[in-house]
Amino acid sequence: MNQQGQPGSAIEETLRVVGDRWSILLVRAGLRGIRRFDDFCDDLGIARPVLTERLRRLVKFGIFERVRYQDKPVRYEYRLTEAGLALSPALVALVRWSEEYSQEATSETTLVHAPCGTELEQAFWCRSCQTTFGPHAVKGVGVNDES
Amino acid sequence: MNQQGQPGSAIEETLRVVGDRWSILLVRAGLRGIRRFDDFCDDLGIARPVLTERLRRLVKFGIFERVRYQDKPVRYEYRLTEAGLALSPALVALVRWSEEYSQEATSETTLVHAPCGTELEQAFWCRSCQTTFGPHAVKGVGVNDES
DNA sequence: AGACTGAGTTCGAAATCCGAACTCAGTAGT
DNA sequence: ACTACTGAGTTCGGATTTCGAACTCAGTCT
Repeated sequence: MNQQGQPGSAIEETLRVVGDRWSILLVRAGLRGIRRFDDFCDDLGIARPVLTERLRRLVKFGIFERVRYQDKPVRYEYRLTEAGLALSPALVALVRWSEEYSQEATSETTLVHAPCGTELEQAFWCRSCQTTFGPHAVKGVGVNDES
Repeated sequence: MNQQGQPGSAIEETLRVVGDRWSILLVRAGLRGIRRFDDFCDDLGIARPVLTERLRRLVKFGIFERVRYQDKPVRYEYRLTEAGLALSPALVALVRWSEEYSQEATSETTLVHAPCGTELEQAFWCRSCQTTFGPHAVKGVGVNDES
């Protein structure tokens, strides 16, 4: 799809997997502890055939795993893998953004630092400099490609 | 769409805007400095009608702005607004994830701390505690809703 | 036997997506 | 003055996705 293919081929592939509304919502639901087919269905209001297809894809790419949790009537549930959990920074960033910029923002903070309850901020962290910094000091996404 | 509507209505609305492959890619392209219609088209390989519709939507929700940059033949370009730029933490998180977990990861680090060139890490930051912490100390996405 | 549960599948209708070709205003070259 | 070109779109028909509703299938409960 991308002619010059150099930058962003990894992220393009990633977006082909998690780059849609439902997949993101599914990961979020997974983080909220939802695991079973019908629960995803009810919670998200996603159509069943779509849910089937999405879960299959997410399993295939190692974000969820399909676990048999009962034998008598064979039943499976979907759990986030470690890779799936690792998507939470992205999710958190999105939720934070929604809180700040979304039109119908509720203006109530939903994400906090658990120990103290303070609204959290997100920052980049450089191990060698031992500092936090904002998006403008990031090189690579192209935030400062020009000027 | 969401029956119980309580949690996640803000993020649901957000995802209705930026929750698809193309919108995310468009924001990323915007961060890379791309501004003009045809350039988005060529860089992303997106179909023109889809690009038109997406840009319109992103403008409507304040992520891009449509700026007339020339008068003689009237020409417009699309620039990220402040809100659009504020999506970069989410983008960065996704890129980082791609680097670590995507199948066809190139294993080369593409995101670094500009001043020193060190691979960046992403952290949450609590202003009152003056500490950084990982996703597990976040309350609200539901990462630790159970147990 | 009859109703229920959980994890799906099947169906046809509706919405989206796509590539290719077209428009429209103005500019540049000959 | 004619032609070619540029940039930002629009129009087209066909292919793909999405949807809701209803169905399946194994097993359990009463």
